[in-house]
Order: sequence, then C-alpha cells, then structure tokens
Amino acid sequence: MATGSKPLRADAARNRDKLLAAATRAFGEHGLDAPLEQIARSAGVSIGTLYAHFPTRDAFVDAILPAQIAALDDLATNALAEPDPWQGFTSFLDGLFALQAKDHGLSDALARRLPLSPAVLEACRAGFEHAARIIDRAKESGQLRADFEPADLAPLVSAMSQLIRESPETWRRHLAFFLDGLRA
Amino acid sequence: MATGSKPLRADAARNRDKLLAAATRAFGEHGLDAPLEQIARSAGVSIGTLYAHFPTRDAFVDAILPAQIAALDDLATNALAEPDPWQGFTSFLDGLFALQAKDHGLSDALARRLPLSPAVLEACRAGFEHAARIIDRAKESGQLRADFEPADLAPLVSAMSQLIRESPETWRRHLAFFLDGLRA
DNA sequence: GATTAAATCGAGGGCACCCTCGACTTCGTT
DNA sequence: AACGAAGTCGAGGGTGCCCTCGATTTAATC
Repeated sequence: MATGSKPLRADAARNRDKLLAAATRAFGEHGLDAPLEQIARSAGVSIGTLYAHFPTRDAFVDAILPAQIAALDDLATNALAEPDPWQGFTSFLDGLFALQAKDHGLSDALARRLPLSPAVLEACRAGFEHAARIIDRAKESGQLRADFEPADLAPLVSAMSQLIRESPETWRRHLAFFLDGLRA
Repeated sequence: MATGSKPLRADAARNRDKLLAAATRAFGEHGLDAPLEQIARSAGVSIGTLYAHFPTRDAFVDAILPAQIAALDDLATNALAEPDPWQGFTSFLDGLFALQAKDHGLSDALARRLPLSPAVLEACRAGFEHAARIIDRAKESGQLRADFEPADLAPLVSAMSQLIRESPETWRRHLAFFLDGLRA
C-alpha cells in the first residue's frame, strides 16, 4: 500500500488522520449518512479541508470501510478453522452481527442501506464469498439444512441490521431462534 | 364516528377526500416520510390546503393509519378461529407481513421506524395485544416453543419490515426458516 | 527570512423539504 | 346578486445538509 502519488505536507497528513478518526467514530455511531460538517468539526478542521482531502462522501467511505469489511475475512478464517462445521457457521454469524452491532456504518454497507461505491461493493462481495464456503461446509456436514443457500445470507444480514438497531440487547436471542430453524 | 364539530363545505370535503386518497397511496408506496408537497400535488391541491386540513404530519398519519392497523384485528380474529393453534399463529404472521409488504407506511409504523403519535401507538399496542393471545394459544398447545414471548414479536416485525423492503420476493422463504426455529 | 506551492478556511449558493400567512376565490345563504 | 364566512393558493422564510471557491495562512525550501 504505497502512500500513492505525492507525499502530503506534515499538517495535511495530520489533518487527514484526524478526519479519518472522526469519520470512523461518526460512521460507526450514526451510520454512513452522518453529516460531513459534523465530522469536520469533530476533527477540529473546516468543511473545506474535509473536501480537500475527500472530494466525495464515497471517497471518504472508501478510505474507511474496506478495512472494516476485511475483518470479515478473519472471521471467516476462524470459522473454517473450527473443527465442527456447524459451530463454525454459527460463530461466523455471531461475529458478523457483533461487528454490525458495534459499527452502524458497516451495518449500513452490508445491508445495502444506501448506494455504495464500487470499491465497497467489491469488499462486500469478497466477504460474502468467504461466507459461502462456510455455508457449503456446514451443509455438506449435514448439520445445516440443505435448502439454505449462500444467497440467503444477504437478506438475513439486512434483516439483522434492522433488528440490531432496534433492540441491541436481544438480537442474539432472535438469532438463536433463527438458527434453530436452520438446523437440518 | 360523528363527523366531528363543524360540517365541511362541499369543496373542502372533496379536497379532504382527495388528500386522504393521495396520502394513502404515497404513504403506502414510499413510507410515512413521503414528502407532503408531493402528496398535495398528486391530490391536485396546494400545499397550503393540505396544511389547512391537516396541521401536522402526525394529524395526517392519524387520519389514515389507525384503520390500516385495525386490519390486524381481523387477522387476529381469523387466526384465533383456526382450529389448529399453530396454523393460526403462522397464518397471522403471514397475513401481517403481507400487509406490511403492501403498505410501507404500515410497515414504518409497526416497526417504529420513526416517531409516532399517541393515537397510532395506541392502535399498534392494541394490535400487538391480540397477537399475544395467538402466541399464548400456540404455546399452550405445545406447538410453539415455550420460550417465545409476545415481546419477541416487535423485534421480529421490525426485522421483517427491513427484509420485506429489501427482497419483497423472498420474505416468505425466510419467514419459513424462522418459523421452523419456533416450532417446539 | 523570503519565496512559493500546498493546505486551510468559512461564507455563500444550491437543494429539498418544512410550514406560514396575507391575498384571493368559492360556497352557501339571505 | 351580493355578502360574509369558509376555503384555497403559492410565494416566501426557515432549516439542515450539500459542495465550491477566492482569500488567507502555513509548511517546506533556498
């Protein structure tokens, strides 16, 4: 990940970092449609500076989200490392939704709550692809019902994103009900 | 249901009806936050007239939604008339979500997507109360798992409202998974 | 410390929606 | 048909967010 084309001036690099930190916080707390002016203020920087660094909201999101989405890869790796495929499947889902609960921005992205840049979409696609392997493994082991498809994951994520926002205390309970329905 | 205080002038009554019709359509299609100016235009009436009839958005919603929410009562009555309690339970849920799929405004209200007036909240409360009886009956018959509580319905409705919006074609499939998880 | 390119600032113009209010029109009545 | 009350109209002011751009400041270099 080379720093790109031109090296930034020292103050610019500092401000960029402050912006990224502020945005990570704001997007995580309030979702991907958090007001940019608020982010600029909370970074101690003017709105003009924000736009100097990130010309569009998408560019801003692109600078933050892919890393968070990539966390799904670790989750998937751990899930596949589980000796029991069903256990791997459930722990993957649990981890996924726990991430969503902590980061509303990530939740917005995974649930397609609003239009996303190609870069973020690609990251999501990669995440879902890993998930497909976990699902297939659990199906092959005969523990996950045969008619559950990888494509069912996206609607599930979207539904859970809403449930998590609505009642952050009880989403595990409802997930458990659902998982009981998914057992072969 | 007396017409209230003063009788409306003929043209006013006509406009009121056109506004209600337009709002029913707009709220149903676009949700309870549909722009009021658009509703006025599609009713062939100016925005000022809209506000003359309904001083706030809440008043407008109150004039429309309670009737739609009351449709849940019929659904509940039918469900309780089913000889098989489990069948009653599932047909109630299916009917409820079918209504949500047809009316995004109703869906917004039931899922508490935005702040609601006391009148609408009360209507929702009444609806959920009926649902509680259906749930209890299904539990007593031993077909619904004992640890499913009436309070679990609200989060379920909220999650389904999202799922229905996201993939209106497949919500029944996912509901079926969930119901399998709810069987005793 | 003077030069200059880079970076910052924030007022301001746009947009979409909200809601109000005084001028005008229409209805219903005498 | 003419009067007054009831109803309608829509321009206009308010808000919150978007994004731009010329004036200004600051870091890096000589």
